Amino acid sequence: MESVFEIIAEPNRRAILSLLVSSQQSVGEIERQLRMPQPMVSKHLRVLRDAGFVESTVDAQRRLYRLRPEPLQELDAWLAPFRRFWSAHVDELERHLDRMEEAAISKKKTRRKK
Amino acid sequence: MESVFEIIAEPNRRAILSLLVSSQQSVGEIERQLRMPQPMVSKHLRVLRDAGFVESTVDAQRRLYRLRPEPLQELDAWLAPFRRFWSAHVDELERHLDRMEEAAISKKKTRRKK
DNA sequence: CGATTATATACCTTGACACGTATATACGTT
DNA sequence: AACGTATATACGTGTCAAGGTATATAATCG
Repeated sequence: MESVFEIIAEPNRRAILSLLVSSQQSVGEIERQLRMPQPMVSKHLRVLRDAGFVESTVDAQRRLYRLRPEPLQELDAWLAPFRRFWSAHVDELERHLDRMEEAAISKKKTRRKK
Repeated sequence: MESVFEIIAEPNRRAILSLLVSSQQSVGEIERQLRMPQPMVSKHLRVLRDAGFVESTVDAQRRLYRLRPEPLQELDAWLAPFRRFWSAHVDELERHLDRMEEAAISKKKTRRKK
């Protein structure tokens, strides 16, 4: 498996992660909310744990799983250069729209500003 | 294939995307820089194109591929809730470290501030 | 201790996809 | 038209991981 990217390629794992954003959950709670067979939940949690996405603590027979930030931060870091790229694009689009706007203004002389 | 996540799960595809951040490239240029057999490059580009990650224009026999922002923005959007989560965590960590720092200060009374 | 609840693991099957090799298409040059 | 370069596609193969079912481990309660 290895990479962060392969881990989150699996939809059910993403669903689990999204569940855990709000608060920690037991296996059973995840099972019920996602309507997923228990062994599947456990297996995906195992993968997520091995990859450092989640950690667990024991509460009697239950295990409570919660998020760990690092792997998703890694993802975020990978995105950084692309973010720079597309913000340039957005700027360009905005300039384009501004020019459109200006053209519209100079046609019919009534318009809101900014 | 479908999802953005599955597309970027493949390391060679991520490599291609990273190459294209700086500027558009022909298939041959990608092939050389990544030392990857040409059919493989073409196939990955096909996948990337179908998923909207790249677009191409024709330049004689060459095809120039360049990035498109949307799919990666989608990824970025997915990350948003988690970002909120881990910034909370960082805050917590900082508070913790501040407390450590303060303790250290009150022990040996000489210390830089902030 | 036996029964019940909660979770983890083992084993099997199946399908998807990444890769390699071969070939097709397209454009350009002589 | 023949040839070379650039890129795309077709096909066969192997691997790997997701899902299902069954069973194991662990803790709680009677």
